[in-house]
Parts: sequence; C-alpha cells; structure tokens
Amino acid sequence: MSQGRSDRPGERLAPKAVIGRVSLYLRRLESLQRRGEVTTSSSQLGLPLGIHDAQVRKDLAFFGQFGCPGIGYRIDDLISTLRRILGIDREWCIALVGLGNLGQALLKYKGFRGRGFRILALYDNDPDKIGKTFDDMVVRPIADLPHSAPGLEIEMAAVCVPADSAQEVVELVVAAGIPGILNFAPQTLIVPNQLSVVNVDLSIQLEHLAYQVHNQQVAGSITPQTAPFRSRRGSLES
Amino acid sequence: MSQGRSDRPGERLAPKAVIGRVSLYLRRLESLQRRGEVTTSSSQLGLPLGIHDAQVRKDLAFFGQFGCPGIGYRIDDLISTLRRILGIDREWCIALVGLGNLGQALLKYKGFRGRGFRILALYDNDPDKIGKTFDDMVVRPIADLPHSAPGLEIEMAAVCVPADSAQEVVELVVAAGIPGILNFAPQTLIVPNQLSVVNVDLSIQLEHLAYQVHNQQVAGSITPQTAPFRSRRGSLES
DNA sequence: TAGATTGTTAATCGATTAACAATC
DNA sequence: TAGATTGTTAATCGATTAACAATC
Repeated sequence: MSQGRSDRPGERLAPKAVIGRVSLYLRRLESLQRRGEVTTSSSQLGLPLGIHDAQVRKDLAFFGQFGCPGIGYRIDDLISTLRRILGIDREWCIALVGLGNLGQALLKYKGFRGRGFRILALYDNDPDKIGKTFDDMVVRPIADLPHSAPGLEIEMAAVCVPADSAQEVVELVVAAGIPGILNFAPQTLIVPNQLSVVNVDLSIQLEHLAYQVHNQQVAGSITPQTAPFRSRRGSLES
Repeated sequence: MSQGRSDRPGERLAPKAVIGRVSLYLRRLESLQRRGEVTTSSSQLGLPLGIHDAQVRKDLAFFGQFGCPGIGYRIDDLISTLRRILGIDREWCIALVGLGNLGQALLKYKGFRGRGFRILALYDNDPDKIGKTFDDMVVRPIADLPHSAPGLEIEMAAVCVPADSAQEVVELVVAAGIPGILNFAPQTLIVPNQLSVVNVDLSIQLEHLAYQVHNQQVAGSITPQTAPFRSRRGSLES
C-alpha cells in the first residue's frame, strides 16, 4: 500500500467540498459495514446524507474508479481506499496549544483517538499550568514548541489560545516545523504556504444558526422532502 | 429598529458562504472600531481576511446599499446593520443537551456570552448528572425538553450527545418547539423543515486537515501571496 | 477638479445535476 | 437476457472576479 504524497501525483488538491463529503461517505460506509453489508451503491451511500447519487459518483471519480457497473461498490475496499485518500490510514500526532476550557475539553474528548488522532504534547503560557500534569502529559511553555515538538513527530497543532495570541503561536508552530494547524481561535491566521490551516470557528457557526432561525428557513440539513421525517415516539421519552 | 423576520421580505435566504463571510466582516469591523477608525473600504475590510474587495461589495449588495462611493463605509453603521442582518442584535437563549466533556466545555466557554448567546438550561440522561447543579443550573432529563424549554424561551439547542442518540434528541427538540440546533454529534440529522441545523463536526475538520497535510498544499488560509507573512520574533519567545 | 471607492453588470470560473452508453 | 448501476459527458446552475460608469 503506497504511502506516497498523493494518490494522483501531479494533479491538484480536491475541492474542500469534495473532501468534506468523502468524510461523510466514509462514516456512512463504516455504518453499513457494521450492519454486515458487503456492497453498496451511490444512491444508498448518498441519499441518507442528503447527497445526490450523481454527486457521490462524481466525487469518487475525482480520485479514480472504485465501482463496478451494475453492482456498486465493495464496502471494505472503498473504506480502505477513502482512508488512504484522506491520509487517515495511519496515526497522527497532535500538540494541543492552550489549555483553557476548550483545550481541556478536547484533551478529554474520546472521539479523536478512535479515528487515529492522538494528542501527544501540551503547551500553555499560564505559569500556574506549566509543569503540571494533564492526562499523563506535562504542560510545556508555548515557546518550547520548536524545541520539543520535532522529537515527538508532531504533525498537527490544535490551537486553542485567545484570538490575540493566535498569530504569535503560528510563528512558533512554523519554527517547530509542524505542517498543520487546527485553529479554534476566532482569528484569521496569516501563514506561510507550506502550512495547512483548518478553522473551527464556533462564533461563526452560532451566528449562522442565528441568521437561519431569525429568517426561519432551512439550509444545510436533510428535510422531509429528501428523506421522510418520522417521529419515533417513545424512544427516549419516559 | 425593525425586529421583523427579514431585512428583505419575500426574498430568499443568503447563501451559506455569504453569511460566513458577513460574520468575518463584522469581526473585522469591530476590530477596526476598537482601533478608533470611523470609516473603512471594501479592500481594507476584505484583504486581511483573504477576500477580494469585489467579493465584499457583492456580499453586502445582497442585503442592500450601505456604502458611499468615493468614501467607503461608516464602521458604526455597518456594524449595527450587519448585526441586525445576522439576527444577533439581541440575546439568544440556548439549551445545552448532553453534559459530556464537550458539553461541559461549552458551558465553561466564555466566548459565547460576549456575543449574546446565553446557555439557560441543561439536559442529560445520565442519572448521576440529573438533579446536579452545573454553573447554577440544575440538570434536567432530556425527555423534559418539551415541558421546560418553552417557558425559558429557548430558541437553540446545542446537541452534544453521542451520535447514536442524536436523532432521538431531535424529536424532543421538535416537540419543545425549538427552531434551531447546533449539532456537535457526528451524525447527519433528519429534521422537519421548520428546524434549522448547523453542524459542527470536529472529526470531519480533523480529517480535512489530515488530507491537506498528507498532500502538502495550502487551502483555506491566507498565504504570503495575498498577505505578507512576517515573522515577529521575540513576541512570545523567552 | 482629481482621486477614491461604491454598486452593478458582464465575464469567468467552478460545482452540481441530468442523461446515457457501457458493463456487470 | 433484463435490471441495475457505474463512469463520464453535457447541461445547468451558482459563485467569484473583473471592469466600469456613477458619485462623493
């Protein structure tokens, strides 16, 4: 199994929207696999996600041909192919920078580990936290990033510091040679182009929801038009 | 100041991408305001965000005319206009459903309150948590949502339960008459069309970052081509 | 006035959906 | 074979960028 840079060398990065959907396909495939299914089709894959079957095929076509006309897709094969495409067919070591409420929550959050993302180092600038142990890891000063991260083979930094120190953290992440940032700070980061950034901006998401509720319409969700909404009464009610 | 449903009655909802950028413009305007600026231009607004000036003007044009040719935009006026458009010119009451690690972190997170989002009720199904007090609020059973949420004028539910119970929570949120969900569960929700959903999916974001780093290219960030990257040494280093 | 900057139209670009021959 | 479903091309749709007359 190739561990090379890309599945299609020389070709350009897939659009953001395609990658987001590929993650959803993967999740759905895993759910079908748990149910014991062996093959699936583009419509079986997409419909419960609110995605047209043609869209599913187009998205997969970006990376190659994985299906069989008349049959569909072998679930096992497609799962391992998509994992390899996304780059999650291995472990990723993460440094957590900023141990405020959000940082501490991410540390406790179990969901990451199950998908191969492991937090291996902690950084903060609060003198009350430096040297203390969280989850069996000693908190280091943020300025120590360039010194300690390379030895731990850290490849991603989850930045959970306040907005006004986020840009300063970027400089240290760069100096540490870390190629990816998951930015939780509500701040647009300026980064050199060897660095990848994904922003997780809770305020923006909340404001988006406020806009939708304020204007009382649907967007970004599956509605009964696409997939029938059935009230399953009694399932949680006492 | 009108509190009506929409700024442009009868017209359709703005595209998701436009609303996301409007939130960014608002944040930038607030930063310019703190610096004491009085007016700004589409390029001053957009460039540090990596957004073309024409894009800024096009986005604003979706809602009306707010600028002055040759002059630009009055910062104070544009801030209050954008707040009204987004629907964040008032307080929003939120119910937090699910008090696991993520739920407890959101509860402690101070960032929301400053922007008018207040958590006013807590729900969980863990018998060890029901009846206990977090942050001066008593934890109620999730099935109690339809009974207690209406009296508290809850308009948003932040859903932080495990994926396999998320859909069940939706039914209770609907029964409670709550019009908006901020979904943190890694699960595509099926909702009736009077309900708005915004998904915050950390796994998908992490997988996206893995893909980018794995394929070592830039996307979704400002690079030195658009805005020069200057190393500001010494600012955090000891 | 000259320079700056808007709002808007037209041109470009990219993404989604429809359609269908090929194939199992 | 007949039915199902792919991969792909063409058609549609929407979003971004460029250009520029209008205006302060």
